[in-house]
Parts: sequence; C-alpha cells; structure tokens
Amino acid sequence: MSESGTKQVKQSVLADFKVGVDTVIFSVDTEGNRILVLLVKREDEPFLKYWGLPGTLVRNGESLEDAAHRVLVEKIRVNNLYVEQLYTFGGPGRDPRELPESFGVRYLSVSYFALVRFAEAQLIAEGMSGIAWYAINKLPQLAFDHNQIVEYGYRRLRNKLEYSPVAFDVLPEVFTLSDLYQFYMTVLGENFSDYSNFRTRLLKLGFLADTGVKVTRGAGRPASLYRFDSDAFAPLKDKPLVFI
Amino acid sequence: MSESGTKQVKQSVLADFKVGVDTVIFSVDTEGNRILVLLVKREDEPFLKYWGLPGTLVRNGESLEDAAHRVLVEKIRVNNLYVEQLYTFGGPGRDPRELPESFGVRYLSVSYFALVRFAEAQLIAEGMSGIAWYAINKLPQLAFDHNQIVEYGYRRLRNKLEYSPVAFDVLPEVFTLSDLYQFYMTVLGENFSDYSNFRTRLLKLGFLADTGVKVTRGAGRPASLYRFDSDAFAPLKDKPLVFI
DNA sequence: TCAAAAGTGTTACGGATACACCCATGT
DNA sequence: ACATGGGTGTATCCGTAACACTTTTGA
Repeated sequence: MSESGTKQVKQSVLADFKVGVDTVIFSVDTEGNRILVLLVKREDEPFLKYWGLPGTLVRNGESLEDAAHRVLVEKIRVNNLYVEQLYTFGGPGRDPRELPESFGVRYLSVSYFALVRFAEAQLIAEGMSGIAWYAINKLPQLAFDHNQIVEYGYRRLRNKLEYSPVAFDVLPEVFTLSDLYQFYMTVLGENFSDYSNFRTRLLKLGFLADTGVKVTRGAGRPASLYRFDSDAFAPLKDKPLVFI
Repeated sequence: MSESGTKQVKQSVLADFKVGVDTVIFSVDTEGNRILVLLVKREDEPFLKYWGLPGTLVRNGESLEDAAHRVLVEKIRVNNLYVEQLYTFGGPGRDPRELPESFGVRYLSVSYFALVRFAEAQLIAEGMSGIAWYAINKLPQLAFDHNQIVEYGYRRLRNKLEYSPVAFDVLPEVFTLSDLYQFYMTVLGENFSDYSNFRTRLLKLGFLADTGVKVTRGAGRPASLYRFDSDAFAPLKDKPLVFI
C-alpha cells in the first residue's frame, strides 16, 4: 500500500470504507437430497424485509474472521464447521447507502464460505423466525448482490468437495460409506460415480478406518462405521487428490 | 479518536477503513528459467526503503479492480496480462499506521494476482529505478505481510497454470510448442512431464492451431508456430481440464 | 557427417468405468 | 423366501509415463 501521491490531494481523494462480512453458510441435507443456504430476513433498510446472507459490519479491534464467526454464532449453534474466505466485493455503488456521486462512505463486503453439519445445526430464532434454510436451487431474490455471492460460494463448495476432505469436517465422528456416498451425491449430482467404485477408491486412499462397529438401518445388511483418520491423511495433504 | 459511547453503540463501534490494493505481478522468464515478481522500493513510512508489492489506496468512486489496474499501469507497460483477485487481509494491526489500542482507522488490503508477458514488460522507472523484478526464490524481506501475500500468489500461479489456459494470455500470438513447454517447465518444475507426452496431450485437446509457418532457431529442425484457438477452446471452458 | 532441436511412434502400466455377483439383515 | 441395502470381484477401456526412434536443420 504505497499511497504514492505527491500532491496534497492525498487525503481527500481516498475513499472511506465500512467493511462488512457476509457469510454463505451451506449445509447438506442428504435425506432431502438438497443443498441448503442459510438466509436471514433483513430488519433494516436497505432491502428491508428481503432475504439476505447473514452478515455484519466489522467492529473496532475485530478481525475479519472474528466478525464472520460472530455472525455465525449469533444465528446458528453448531459443533462442527468449516470456514474460509470467499471473495471481496467492493465496487462503488454496490450498497444503496452509498449516496450516488456523494463520495460518502463506501461499503465493502468480504464474503466467507461456511459449511456446517445439517443434522446438528440449530437455528437461533430471533423474533419470529426471520431465519431459514433455503434450497440452493430455490432461492428468492436476495438483498444486495447476495445472489451472486451465493453462486460464487456454490462453485467453491463443489470444488472443495472434490479436492479436499471438507466432507469429514461436517460428517459425524463415525459414519457409514453410504452416508459419505449420499453426501457426495447430494452435492456433486447423480452422475459423479458408481457406488462400488467410490467405495474402493476411498478405501484405497487409506485414511478411512473401519471401527468394526456395525449399524443396521431398516432392512438390508448392516454397514460398517468408519472414522476419518486425520493422521493417515496428513501425508496426503496438499497433494493433488481427487475425492470424486 | 472516534467518538466513543457505550450507548448508541451501533455506530460508534464500527471500524473505519482505508482499503488498499496490493498486486503480486508475476512474469515468467523462460530463458533464465526463473519466475519473477515485481517489487517497488517504498518511499514513504512505514517500511521506508523496504521492498514491497506495488499497491495503492482506493480512491473515491474507484472500484477495487480499477485501483489494481491503476497501479499496474503506473509501474509497467504491457499489452497482455491476466488479473484476478487473490485474498483479503484485514486483521487489526497488520499496518503500523493503525496505532495500537487507538481504535483509529484500519488498513485493509485486497490483494490481486497478475501475470504479464516478461519479454514485452517495460518497467516504468520512477526516480532512480525503485522498481525491479526479483526471482521468487530470492526475495528480500518485504514490507508489511507482503512475503505472505507473494507466497499465496505463487500457489495460485501454479494452480492456475495447471487447470486453466492463462499461459496463452501471456505468450505471444504465435509460439512454438517448445516455447510453451519451456514456460510450463519454468513454473511447474523439472519433473512435470516429458516433452513428447506434453506435446501429444496438448495437441489432442484440439485448441492449438498449426499456422504452418516454420521458424528456426540456431541448429535443429525448424518448429511449427502454433496459435491458441479460443473458439476451439470455448466448449472446454469450465470443464475440468489438466494442462500439466 | 554429426550434433541439436523438433516431431512421431510404441509399449507397459495403473486407474477409472461398468457391471455382475455375493452377503447379511428385516419383514 | 425375497426384498433391501451393504460389500466384493472382474473384464475392459483409456490416459499416462517412459523411452526409442525418425526428421530436418545448422555447423
């Protein structure tokens, strides 16, 4: 950041910003075969009563991550989650609070991506439930440029899943291979892989430990419960891996 | 000092930001077999006389991309380049100008990633050449957290190259397959692929058009000049592609 | 004629795909 | 006993890796 100006203008032309953090919180409902996004109904202008992403403005002494975490904790109670930064949207005019041509304060949004476990996620109803999960393919018109942000996050979700072990951050401690398969099916679509091939591939990678415990769900042969062995995974870290 | 009040908290606790844009500008020197990063010597505090990334603070009415572009144009003259957003660093205290505990203005940096053609890049010497290419493996201690940003950008460079056709944004209009190979070699390292296999794979993808023109460089059989056919590439867009 | 650079061909291996099949349980 | 879901095996295909070979030029 070298503000290379030699003039006096220096201060006057620099834009003043408030920085917002908006988080696309995903969860995967394998039963319902849906990907869900957490939305909140806005109680302030602008975009009053529109649905939008959970977000907040960054406070004094607070890091971006802290702010993202604060919003998350306000809206939802979870034990397991995965968070990472997504993209920063900062063009002038993206927030109606910036009066056109006024050179007032600008609003910049750093978006975050989060993945939580659907089954255990408890929404914290504020007032009369201005908070809800929406299927990603049935989103309403959102406030600001939030539709665009969700779209961006969705691409990231699929990418992350294919190349990194995020799934295990969000699955229970132990799970069956069918659970895992269902999870991937839901996110990546019907035709990503055959079950039996998925199975062999994953097991060959060697970081899924069979606990020996069997679980039976209705009819059918009982399934083994597996555990993600992060030690066994460690050496594979940042190697190009495909989880397809 | 921002007006502090424990009451109408809402307004008073929000941090005020200046937003900076820092760009990691890469070029690939295939002759010298080096990856280069463009650095500028700071002429202001903080970090006076340290080398750092070209950057600026965002002005009124200016988008982040505009700011990134403005800096680029100030430092370097190029025809071809590729630019994309990298990451946003915004923790409190990352800039010494934020007085500790003062709740003064915060400095947030949105970093960008750029790739330019080395051969045609002309550095715009300001004063006595406070601007230079540095080999990525021989960087000095940089201002702020810029070493970290470069590291992040370097990862992105290699990734981009493997999975997307950025190379062609930065190669001449026509080039030999050896040129292309040298380029990949330089970025991805000695052991990424055999030349002949690289060759067959790339040609099979079908978006490299042989111009028929031959060029000869010293001894050896003349090489065909190829052109990147963006129409032929279009259908492959956003399909998972490996350029290795 | 020989070295250097460009370009072609060939073989072997390993992973992915598409199945067919076997196993254990509930009803 | 049979439907249901879990789990195993196998034949085939195709991309990749390794490397030998041919072609065309300059010196």
